[in-house]
Amino acid sequence: MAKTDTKGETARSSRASSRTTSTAASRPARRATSAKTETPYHHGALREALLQAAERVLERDGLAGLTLRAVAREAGVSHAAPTHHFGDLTGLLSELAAVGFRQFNAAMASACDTATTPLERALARPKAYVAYAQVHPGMYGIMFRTERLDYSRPSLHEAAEASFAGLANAIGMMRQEQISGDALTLNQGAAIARAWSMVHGFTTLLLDGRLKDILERLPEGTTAERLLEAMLTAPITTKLPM
Amino acid sequence: MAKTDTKGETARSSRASSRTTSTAASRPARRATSAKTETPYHHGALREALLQAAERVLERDGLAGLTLRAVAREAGVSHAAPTHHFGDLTGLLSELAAVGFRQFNAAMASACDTATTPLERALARPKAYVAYAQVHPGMYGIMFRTERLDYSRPSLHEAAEASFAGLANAIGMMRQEQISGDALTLNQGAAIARAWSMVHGFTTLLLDGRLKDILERLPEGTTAERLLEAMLTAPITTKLPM
DNA sequence: CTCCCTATCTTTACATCGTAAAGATCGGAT
DNA sequence: ATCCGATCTTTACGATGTAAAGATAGGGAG
Repeated sequence: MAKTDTKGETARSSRASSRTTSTAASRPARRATSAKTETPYHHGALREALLQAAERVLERDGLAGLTLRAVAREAGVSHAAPTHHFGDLTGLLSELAAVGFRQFNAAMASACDTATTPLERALARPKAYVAYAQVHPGMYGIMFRTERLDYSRPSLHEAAEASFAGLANAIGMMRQEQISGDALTLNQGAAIARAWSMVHGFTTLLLDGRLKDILERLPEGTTAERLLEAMLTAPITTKLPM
Repeated sequence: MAKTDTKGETARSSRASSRTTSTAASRPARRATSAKTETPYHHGALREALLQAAERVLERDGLAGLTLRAVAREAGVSHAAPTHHFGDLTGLLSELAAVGFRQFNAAMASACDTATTPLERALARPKAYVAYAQVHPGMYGIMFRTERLDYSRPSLHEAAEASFAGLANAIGMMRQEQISGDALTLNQGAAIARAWSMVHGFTTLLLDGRLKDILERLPEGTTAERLLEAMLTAPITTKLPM
């Protein structure tokens, strides 16, 4: 009776107890979270270790492979260990998305630094946006897969908010107006929504393979980045963007 | 010893066999798929019944509740019945997405008919696009949740392709060029990508609640539709859309 | 030093899900 | 009438999320 859950899920020793101090060693070699191996043995940095394991699993097996148990397996702990740190699958995904938003913000910021001409400055952010999504498709997928996230978590809320604020600021700067904290005119809101919708929509469609049809019909060897550039700079001939 | 799957999953009689013709009756009242109760008893139109059940489950319980077993339950059949018609969860989702694309195409087509002025004609499609997503958020979610779909299925491929062709045609018509079947200039591709990205991105952000921050800061009572309109018609002051 | 308390991790258990395989049922062709 | 193939049901199994109880430290209070 009850034959479930009885195949060596963790494959760890879990013996050799009986009090011997057992500070280091006897552990299957942690993966050197940072330099110098702070917290070398098991206790201490499980939370971060799990997040890094989750990122690894996500990039290796995609969204479908990103399960609580797979992450625990990757980190070398029991399948219920993540519960104590994240409470929930939603909790883990939310914290991982927060990590993604912080990576994303850093990438956007550094992209703006290297730009020189006004045109380059204007194109740097959109390009960095798409580039991040192409390099980290799994992360981008999580960050905008809202139904599995909990935005009441402060870390996620703050990181995502910073992302939005950076975008709004960039738009405002380009229009040579400062965006006052609270209110927006309709035209300001429209400019922000247009820019964000365009870049986010392009990225989503690109990652979903929806732009393949278009790219194939363009002149030989046109890259997605080139199409993005044209999309942002080409003259608008119809008075309406659509 | 194997105590799984033994709680009345279907709750159907499944007795009373022994040959009595048993054409109609003895069934828990089907939900009247169309008028006059065609195929009143069990056999016959299970495939369509399952698709309708799936749509119902999706609108009631959201994407998370849309499982093979839930659909079977909703349709009043055993949990393995869908397998024979769709093979797979991916199969069911793909066929359901195809239904969605057909609904979507119909909505877009009928929206263009009722427009009179040129401006109305230009705004009809985007508005219908967003409106469909707002009325059928679950369907829209499935249609663009690529990782769970199989585009090699003809029904899905055709319906989605028709959707794209309609969009490309509308853009071409607006630019007063006909889009030749094969090739596209960079500017043509850019125009299509811009329009699609803008509307799709706006829709996605809106459904994910990402535009709430913007909408709240706009003049009192500005709706999403009004923001969309402004986004599509407001003057572009920076020479770059972003 | 000993004892106990709390945070952390492991075990065990269970409901649910997707899917495969074998059994039942029914309509229609031979 | 009988057999066959399509359709549906049963049964079974591995995997997952989650809850609950047991184990294992590390760190104070006495």
